[in-house]
Amino acid sequence: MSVASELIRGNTETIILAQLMKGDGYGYMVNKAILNLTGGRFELKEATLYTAFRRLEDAGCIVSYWGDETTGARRRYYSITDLGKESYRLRKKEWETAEAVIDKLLAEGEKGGSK
Amino acid sequence: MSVASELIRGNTETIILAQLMKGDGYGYMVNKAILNLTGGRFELKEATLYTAFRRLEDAGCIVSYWGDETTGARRRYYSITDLGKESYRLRKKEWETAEAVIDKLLAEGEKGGSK
DNA sequence: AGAGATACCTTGACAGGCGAGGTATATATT
DNA sequence: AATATATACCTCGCCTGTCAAGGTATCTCT
Repeated sequence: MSVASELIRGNTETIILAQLMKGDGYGYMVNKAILNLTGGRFELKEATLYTAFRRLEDAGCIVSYWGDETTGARRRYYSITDLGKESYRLRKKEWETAEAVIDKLLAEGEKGGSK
Repeated sequence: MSVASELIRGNTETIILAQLMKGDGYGYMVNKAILNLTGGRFELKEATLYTAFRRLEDAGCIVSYWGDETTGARRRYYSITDLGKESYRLRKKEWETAEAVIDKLLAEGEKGGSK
């Protein structure tokens, strides 16, 4: 089953930060990594991806620099800042809280309701 | 920790359907039930709640009727339809898929990244 | 009379996601 | 030489769900 993007909303920035926690990366690469990790079930749309990078940079969570490719298309690399790492950990905790709450609320539908 | 509503987005209708799976209910009651179940960590805003009811009714997932209260404020009761029950089960599966995908993607940040 | 709880509703603004379009380079195919 | 595909970036404008702010009305308690 593919993933409804409505349900991902609010997590895109955290997902990007998680990728950058492993080391610097550029947009196209980050998106392909996500695609591979999810077995093709989920992919950020380019417009979503690049606007998220912009927001993260404006917020000081990441910094960017151009790669020195001598061949092929230019690449803008992103590096996570200390603030970004802190933000990642906080957002992840928030996600875990939300996840538990939603799980509980959705499980309510399995109760009673025979009639 | 309270729950960031951005992360709930896309789940409000499913949460409402889960409540109605247990039996008919009205808006105010459904919202208080959610508040209690989450120990006060989460509450739908009224505007969100009522627009969600509207969408669910337009989609044929619920039907509504006025209660016959002879005292106190009037209540609009909602009843889940067969389509709504089916929708609940589908949305719950979609949530579980999204949940697993997000968990996996966010866990990536815990890898490597010593430097 | 006033406060607070119950109970419903609408309007307008806001933010994130994304379809559709654009630019540019390199390689492989016809 | 022309075309297609992959890589790689970017922006504009629409859509949708959330929600602050405002409104209405009833009942109970002080």
